[in-house]
Amino acid sequence: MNAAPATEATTDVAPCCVLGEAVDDALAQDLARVFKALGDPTRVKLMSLIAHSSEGEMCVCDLTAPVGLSQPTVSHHMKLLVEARLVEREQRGRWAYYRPTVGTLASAAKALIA
Amino acid sequence: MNAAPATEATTDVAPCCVLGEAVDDALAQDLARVFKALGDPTRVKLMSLIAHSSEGEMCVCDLTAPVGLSQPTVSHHMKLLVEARLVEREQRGRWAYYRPTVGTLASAAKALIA
DNA sequence: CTCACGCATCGACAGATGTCAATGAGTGAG
DNA sequence: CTCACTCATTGACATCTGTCGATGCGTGAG
Repeated sequence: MNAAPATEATTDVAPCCVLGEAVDDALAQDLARVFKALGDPTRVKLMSLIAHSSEGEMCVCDLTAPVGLSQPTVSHHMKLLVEARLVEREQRGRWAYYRPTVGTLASAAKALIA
Repeated sequence: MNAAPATEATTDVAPCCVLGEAVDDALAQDLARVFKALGDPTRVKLMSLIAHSSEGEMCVCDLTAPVGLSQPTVSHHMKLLVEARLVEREQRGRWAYYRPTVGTLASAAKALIA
């Protein structure tokens, strides 16, 4: 991306929302990271699969088949979703479980349109 | 994109929303197009500038300065936003006015999380 | 301890994306 | 008609992105 390490979103997407104010450069960068994470059909499907799963969480091993991609590729996509704060990762034993982070997408949308 | 002309989003982002159903390939593609359009800081700023403008609409000539890019580049970004149905274009005289399309972003977000 | 399992990281590659200068296409004023 | 103005399109280029196979790393079973 840029000079910054770009590990995770820095400011919390919608710091306050001064309605009527256009977003500044830093906020635009953070919002773009959230939307860009959903700017790929594969990640949209991954997000949807997790959000609509019965348990509310899924591991990588259950995600590769539905999207038809290799395990490294799925891991890569999940990393991007985590960095955008759209999902949270939790390691339990040998498995890594991902669950959606509620509010991130809604906050990002509000910051733009509200 | 793919074989399709890919001029505009085909299905209307949220055809019905069978809650509890993961999105299919076609819907994922459409949703991704909407989010990808906002996956660039420049387009986030453009969208924000228009949405927060006093008139509720802006022409290209008023957008180049705030984002600090050339006119062709801004036109290119606006085209992507139009194709994602995030803004509407209206030509009045020599000027092309853009206004946000209400609901598109909210519908896309709902289709994923709802 | 040793080994199989689940996942992340690395290196590589084709294809997509953002940007610009140059040019084309409508539109309204004179 | 002619010309200046506003915007879109084209062609070119560097960079970013999605994907894979190979490999590394931590965990739990035996």
